[in-house]
Amino acid sequence: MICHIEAGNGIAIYEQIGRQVKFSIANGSLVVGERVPSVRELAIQTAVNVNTVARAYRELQQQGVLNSIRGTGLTVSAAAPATCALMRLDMIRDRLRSVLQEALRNQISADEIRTLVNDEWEKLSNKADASDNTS
Amino acid sequence: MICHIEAGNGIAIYEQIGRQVKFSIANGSLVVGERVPSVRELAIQTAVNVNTVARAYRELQQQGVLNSIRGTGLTVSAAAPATCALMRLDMIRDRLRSVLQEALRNQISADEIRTLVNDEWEKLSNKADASDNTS
Amino acid sequence: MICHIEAGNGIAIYEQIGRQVKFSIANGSLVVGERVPSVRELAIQTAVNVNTVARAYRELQQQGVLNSIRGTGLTVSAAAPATCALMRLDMIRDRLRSVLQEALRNQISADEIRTLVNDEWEKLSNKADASDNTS
Amino acid sequence: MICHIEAGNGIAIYEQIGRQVKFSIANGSLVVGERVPSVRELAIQTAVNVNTVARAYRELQQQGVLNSIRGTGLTVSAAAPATCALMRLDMIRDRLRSVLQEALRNQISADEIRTLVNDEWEKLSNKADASDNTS
DNA sequence: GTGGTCTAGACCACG
DNA sequence: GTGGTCTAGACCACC
Repeated sequence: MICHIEAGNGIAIYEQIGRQVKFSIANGSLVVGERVPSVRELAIQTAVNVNTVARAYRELQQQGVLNSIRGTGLTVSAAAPATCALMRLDMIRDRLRSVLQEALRNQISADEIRTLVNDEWEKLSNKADASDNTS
Repeated sequence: MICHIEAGNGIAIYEQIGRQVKFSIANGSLVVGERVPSVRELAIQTAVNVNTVARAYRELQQQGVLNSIRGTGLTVSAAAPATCALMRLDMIRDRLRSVLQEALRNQISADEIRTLVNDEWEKLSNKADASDNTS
Repeated sequence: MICHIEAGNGIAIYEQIGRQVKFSIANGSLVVGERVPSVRELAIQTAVNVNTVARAYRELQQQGVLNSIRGTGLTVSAAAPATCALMRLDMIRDRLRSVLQEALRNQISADEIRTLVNDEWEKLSNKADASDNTS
Repeated sequence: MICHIEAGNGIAIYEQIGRQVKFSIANGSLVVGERVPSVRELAIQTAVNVNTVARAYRELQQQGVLNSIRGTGLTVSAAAPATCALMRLDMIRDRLRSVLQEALRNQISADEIRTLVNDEWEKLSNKADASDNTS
């Protein structure tokens, strides 16, 4: 599982981690029973403090997404894929709604929004492709 | 000028106020030389603390958007419309990009995004119309 | 009496006015029994609010520098020249000390200070001469 | 870093703090990457409210003098020494000019100013030495 | 522990 | 009435 952290986007870091775990489960990149990266491993990979990763995992456990197995670490629970699949679009929808709301309130037109979305989506897709090729 | 505050969207209140002032200037709802609402007035209207509004205004001043006349109030600077017009779409674009980035990274398809945007935009537009008619 | 106001130098406007009245008395530009400019007159000349000038005059009266004569206005008291002469250098000295204190605390050398004083004094003198010739 | 607050000198406390941080960087008492005292620490040391210190630090950040690392503290930015070195004399010069301007306008002679400067500088130096020896 | 944000309430200078 | 500053105390996210 690869985890990207974006500072200063208004979402707490521990929540960003939790969201990406859920997305990975919904995508099938993490399957039932599979171990998630250890706290330390993920902390190093994301350059985030260990406590912050630990907090993310703790909340995922409380939500029933991860199971703790002594001596083995944390694994994806049996119920997780179903619940994460349901959340997949909702997580994006909520953030999107907040942005659209601001746009609508401030006289941004539907056309302007659609143009923005298409332009940005294309830019990001190209960037992602480029970095795929590089790696 | 009407100012909407949305709690828990990850944007600090003082910044939400700042953004809306800039949008209003870009839209022409606030024109050069016009006074913005007094800190106390806006604090009451938005149910926010006076100091928070004052901080928003102070930063707008530092950015050259507002001019302060002691004992008289704050007015829109001559340079503000131009700078705010440039910022108008950028402010939305930045937030949008962050959401799209998360979507793209997590295997949301272009179609799914477009559907989300269209659905949410329509819902919000209808809600806005409804509340217009009600009032 | 000519009165200069410098905004944002940390001295309240009403006090700047008071100081300049005292300097003028110390210099002999205002003599015992002479009328000072009316509140309105000075307010216009300095582009300051009438209340602010009124406050300056009120404090000068309380300090015994000005006398109020019904129907005539405010005049320089008999005691004023003596007290103002004593204050003349002290008023400058106090401000100067504060600046020098900051300089000394922050490792500015005596030479640097002397150079600054000489340079600035010369610049200001030249500017004053220039504007004298122009007028 | 030692920080002195002088009440009633017309400079806002948060700005006095900001100036002294810049002086310390210019002097080399604070070096690139070094942490400045925490807001709470400096608040106690200067007997000033935490928010006031926080405001000083926030403005230094906006000016690019300090970098913020969440949960870790504030550090001197790489660009700071150069900019602060340039500001060093200017900060004093601006205050000095204001005093000299008042002096010149009110017929204080060049000799009187020089005497004042020398006398006050000497007094302050002696006082500083005395308190050095005492401590 | 760190900084960042927000609230509540006060005083000041100015109009 | 206006904005500007300061205090006191709280909660949050992060290390």
